[in-house]
Amino acid sequence: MALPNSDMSTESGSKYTPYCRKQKSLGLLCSNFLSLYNRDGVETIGLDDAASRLGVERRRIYDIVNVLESVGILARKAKNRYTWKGFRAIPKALQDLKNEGLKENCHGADGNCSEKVSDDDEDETYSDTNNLSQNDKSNPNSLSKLSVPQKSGDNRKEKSLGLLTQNFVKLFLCTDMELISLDDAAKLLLGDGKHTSMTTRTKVRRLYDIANVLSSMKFIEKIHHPETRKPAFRWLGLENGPHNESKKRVFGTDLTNSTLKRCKEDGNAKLQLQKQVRHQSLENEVDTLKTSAKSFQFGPFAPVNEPKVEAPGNGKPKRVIDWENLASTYRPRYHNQALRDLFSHYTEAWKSWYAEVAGKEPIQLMP
DNA sequence: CCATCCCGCCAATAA
DNA sequence: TTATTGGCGGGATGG
Repeated sequence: MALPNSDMSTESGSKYTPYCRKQKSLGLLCSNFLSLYNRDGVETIGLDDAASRLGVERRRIYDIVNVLESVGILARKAKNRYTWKGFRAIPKALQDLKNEGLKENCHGADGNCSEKVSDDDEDETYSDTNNLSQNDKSNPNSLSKLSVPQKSGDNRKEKSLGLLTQNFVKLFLCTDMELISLDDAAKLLLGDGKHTSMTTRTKVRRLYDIANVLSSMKFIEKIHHPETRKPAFRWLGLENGPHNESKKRVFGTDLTNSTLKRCKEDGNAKLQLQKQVRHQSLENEVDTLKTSAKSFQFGPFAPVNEPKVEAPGNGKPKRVIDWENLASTYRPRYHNQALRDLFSHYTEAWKSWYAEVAGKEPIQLMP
């Protein structure tokens, strides 16, 4: 069980990096993980193999795998083994999460929600924290709170990274909050327990982990609030990224699409939850991507850096990264030889990936 | 300073 | 029991 451990073998001295925390980030690890397994032929993934090939301890693999599974990319198959579902599984997974989230928080008031969700739903009966920090410039009076699936019983599972990830994603999919800070997310996703500063701290730590991997896949993006200096995350969804590959539209008839802005400003509308859900259906996102594939940007290979483009005037910052250049410049810095060898395949994978998504022929890179 | 978040101890769970 | 999983939070890092 002797873990590979960091090899500080001096090799041929050429900048033996003292340490550098960034090269050890979950985000980078996630990128490498995806690069490693998103190749055809990959059907199943062994955790030991992954840990070994990526040069990290087993523990880290669990983190990655749990959040990837939450988004449908992977599925647990057996002990030590996961099934690779691929990006094509994402749209449906997100749809499901969205539906689930919307259903969960309609407790209700009049009539019936005669529907008892498959297995989880809750009774959040607390008028808890409503002092969220300022979120985006939109109407401040339409704050929404997503119910926390939390259900009595299982205490361990409820705190799992996987569930947290799903709930975090639901916040974006089922809420009108456009910008969400991890602090807010933590408050909203707190379970039943009492809100201690420590419990929140811990929650936030997890959210940082999750945010990192979701960011590496370009599901979300970290930005600084326009006015406030507060960092927050914005949902990117399927706008960019390798997601979609062979649009399968398994959800032909969207049920949760528009015409859902019911619960209006009613004098006694107690459920001020989810005022206006985001209508942009996933299908639209996919379509958008499909038609603007030429400007496609990929995530997994993205180094943690960010062009840092300030929004000039209005509208989305739409940053563009010079992938060609990056591809020939960027190299992972893990102190692990195996990984280094492996990286030579990355550009290859990226090439085919790009070709697949863009539907064009692979572009030139690395002369 | 303080926002991030890596590391790995060690407790639940599964085999 | 041993082997897997994976909460959890101390405290290092980087801005």
